[in-house]
Amino acid sequence: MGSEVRIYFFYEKGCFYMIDSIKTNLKAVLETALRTANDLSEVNVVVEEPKRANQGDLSIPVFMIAKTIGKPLPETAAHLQELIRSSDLAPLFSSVAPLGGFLNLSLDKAAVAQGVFRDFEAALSEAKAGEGNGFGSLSIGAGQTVVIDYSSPNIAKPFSVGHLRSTIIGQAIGNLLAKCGFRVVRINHLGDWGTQFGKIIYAYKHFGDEEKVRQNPINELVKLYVEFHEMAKENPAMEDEARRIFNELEQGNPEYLRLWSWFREVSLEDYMKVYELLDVRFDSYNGEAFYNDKMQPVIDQLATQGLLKEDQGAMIVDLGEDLPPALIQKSDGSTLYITRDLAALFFRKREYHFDKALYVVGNEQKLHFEQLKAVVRKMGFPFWKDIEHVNFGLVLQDGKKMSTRKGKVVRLADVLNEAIELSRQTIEDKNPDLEGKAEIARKIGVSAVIFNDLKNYRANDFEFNLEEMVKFEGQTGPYLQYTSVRITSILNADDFHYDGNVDYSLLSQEVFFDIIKAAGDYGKTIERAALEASPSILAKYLLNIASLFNSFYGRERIAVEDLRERRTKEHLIYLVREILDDGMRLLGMKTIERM
RNA sequence: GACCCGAUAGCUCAGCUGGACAGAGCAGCGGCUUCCUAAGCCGUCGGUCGCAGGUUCGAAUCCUGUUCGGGUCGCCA
Repeated sequence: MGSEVRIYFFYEKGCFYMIDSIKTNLKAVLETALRTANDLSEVNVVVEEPKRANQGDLSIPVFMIAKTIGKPLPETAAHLQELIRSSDLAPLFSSVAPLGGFLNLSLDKAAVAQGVFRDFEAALSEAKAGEGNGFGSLSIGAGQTVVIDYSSPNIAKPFSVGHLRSTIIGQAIGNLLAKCGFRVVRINHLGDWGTQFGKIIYAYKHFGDEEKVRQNPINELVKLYVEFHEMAKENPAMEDEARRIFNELEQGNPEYLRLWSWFREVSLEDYMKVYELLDVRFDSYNGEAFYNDKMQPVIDQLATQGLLKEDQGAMIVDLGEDLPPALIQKSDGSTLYITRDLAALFFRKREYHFDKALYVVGNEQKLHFEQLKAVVRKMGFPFWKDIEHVNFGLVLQDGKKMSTRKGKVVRLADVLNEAIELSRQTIEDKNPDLEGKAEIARKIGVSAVIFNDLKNYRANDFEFNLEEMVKFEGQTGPYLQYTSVRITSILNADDFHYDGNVDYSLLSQEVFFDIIKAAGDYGKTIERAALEASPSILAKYLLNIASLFNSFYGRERIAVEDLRERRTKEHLIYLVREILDDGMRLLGMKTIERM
């Protein structure tokens, strides 16, 4: 087995898997050899990257292995050293030294640097040829389809910062999956059906004003919605009336249908403005109403399978001890969220033949998706396992969930505008002569908001804090853009063109090699971020590589006299910029050339 | 009441398939610009990893209990 491993195995992936490849191959080689030598069925070798500088580039905890194979530590360490020395991987290491219970390996930095640049050049030519998914694309998702449901705002409610999260997290995950070779179907499952329309129609008919709605549709509809809830507190009968209206809407009442259609249209127009600002696109805008005629077959099938039963006048599917029953049909015969989600799911399976169905929806709907999966499972469809709730934390205000019903929401458009305004002021302050200020301010502001959301693990709650959102120093979007812009500026000043003329031996110094190592992790980072549906993994990575560059830039002069050294440095920072720009694009941010 | 999620530096968070002295950013303090953009860099200060047990050679990481915060629990989505 070991002899089949080739030294330059890592180029096969062609997309920045350098460090990961070395680790996994080293692990495989050692495990195979140890198994054979000790006649064991299982030996686990851990290869990790130590945090301390004096501990080498990679290290292997030896005491663990010594215990497994039942030999003394020094003997085991010596054995491992010998195994590494005699393996095909040997040329990659400049030293292998035992220290404490660990075996510390130093990489041959020039060899690794060369490997990373080989990957980089492959990525560049791929991007140039317009192949794959651009720069450094992966193929782990080839032949597989993922449908991803995100944004999905509720019509006639404001586009809140809660929907912002779904929108930008979903967009980034879609980009990441596409990068990995998946066919991605982006679906905006508009909340354009449901009892809320009964409420709004009721409110509109009782105290609405056609002219006002025409003037300022979204705001007015929200006002009606909030007003309805305030009044309904005093007069609960209104809720019943709203449900009755929605039921009639489902039955096809023409007046209600006309109002519904109007509300839907004006709301959608408002959303489109936000999508444009965020540069978000969908493959489908089929909302809940689209499934209006597709629910009965689902209900029929549930009935045929004997899964549906009546309970207190409503139709439910019993999900056993662990989950509360799923309410499929209200006592008045009208449908519910889960009914429409089931219809949508089956439609998506038929239409797109997905291998994975993702739902980028808040934590608060965890139970809903557990129920959805459970119902599909009960119906006997094996693809219940392919349904995944990509949950995200609530947007809190003063530690509490925001509520539309009480009118406590922050409008996304306001947040974006505020961020854009702040970038404009900053530009005015730092670079007043900048050309195309307005456009650049927009790109900085919007990207700042996007990055602020994506940099933290999505499932954690998100305390809404506008000041925090538009901060431009430290771990922020502008920091990444600024880093990229700096590099561009340096390269332009010297009229740099990539020609692959790099002196790898110069890259062995610590300041260079930290960057090389980080670059060599890019592919693995994207893969992890995509498979874990965690854009924050990529976001943190980008912050790290940007910080490495800035640190490098603070210590080393790039425009040095020595041409060989200058070109090598320029190639290195060019590599950093391409990764930064590519990563930012994946997150849905905008890249810029100056700021 | 039941179930789910969270708790790491003053603040915002990484780290969580167990590994060598727990890391960033912000805030504070002290520096850096005759030279590639200071939206930056360097240094410094700062932590009983909520608490208590347990498993382990080794626990922020796994298990149990507990406290606090948030979410959810059939006719909203």
